[in-house]
Amino acid sequence: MNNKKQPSLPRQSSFGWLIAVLGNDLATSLDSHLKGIGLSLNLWPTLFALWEEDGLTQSELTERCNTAHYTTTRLLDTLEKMALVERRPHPTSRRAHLVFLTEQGKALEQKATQLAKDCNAEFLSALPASEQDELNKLLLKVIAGRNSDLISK
Amino acid sequence: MNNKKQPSLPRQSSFGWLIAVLGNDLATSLDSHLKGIGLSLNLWPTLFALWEEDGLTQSELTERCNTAHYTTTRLLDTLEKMALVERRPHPTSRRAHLVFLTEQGKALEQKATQLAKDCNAEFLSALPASEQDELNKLLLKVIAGRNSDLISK
DNA sequence: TATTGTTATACTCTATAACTATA
DNA sequence: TATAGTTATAGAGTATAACAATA
Repeated sequence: MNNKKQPSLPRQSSFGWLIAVLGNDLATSLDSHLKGIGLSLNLWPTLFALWEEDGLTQSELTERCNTAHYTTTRLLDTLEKMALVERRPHPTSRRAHLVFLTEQGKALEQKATQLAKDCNAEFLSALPASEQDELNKLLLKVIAGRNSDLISK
Repeated sequence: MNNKKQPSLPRQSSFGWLIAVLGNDLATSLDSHLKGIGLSLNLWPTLFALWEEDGLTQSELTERCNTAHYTTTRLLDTLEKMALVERRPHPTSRRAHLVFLTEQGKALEQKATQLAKDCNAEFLSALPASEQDELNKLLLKVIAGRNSDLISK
């Protein structure tokens, strides 16, 4: 009665499908790990970017996190309430702020990134070290190629 | 004034970060391609599964698509309104339905999967064919390892 | 007139749980 | 009592656009 056939594009051989399944699985996993230290996945990109460099304006942060400007506003409100971040006046512009991590926000980096590393390691554990490196390298190459595409347009 | 430093986990070397960036980018791209044929990304997993095999119950479909049962109900309502899918009575159970593609739904497969293939190819174009294969193989291995992890727990 | 950031509002998505009808 | 499926409803997340302050 039902119709099982050779599909013209099997899901398991579709790059996009594999990335989507994996991304979803990784996000769920990291989110539940982050709950353990009072964080959640939606705060993650912002914190991650600030651990790399703080003292940014909201616009710079928005760009690095690939979020919308109004999202950044609200994420920072949340992070300020949690005392992980503070907005300080911009030295030369009175309409811009600079966003800094508080001591508490800085102190969280070790614990939080360790969670992310564990999470990554867990997912990659099916691969030997050499293949893990290879996979990261290939992914970076795809992303880099994608960005240069955008520039050339 | 601002603080740029060596982070304990640079984003570009984090597997999860790479997958998330790529997944987001792929999803946006495929979604905009799908709009061109009247579809959208949220309908995609269901259709994709049905092109592989139709005549499934909603429960089976829910499982294969990794969605919630109430989501499946509404997606199928939408797909029925679009005349791509139909619910037929189950031969032995009066509470279950079997979900079938209509002729129109079947006819869409070629065009739709071609879009997905193009989209995948565009993203993978930075890699030579041998590396594309390698990448798919590694991703499959990670996903397979992940699933066997779940089983062993 | 453009930019930085905030807010109001509407819309979509998702989650919880109650419900019907079966089995 | 459990299962298949639907629906109501609440909450979160996202998008549009209007707004104030500043450049």
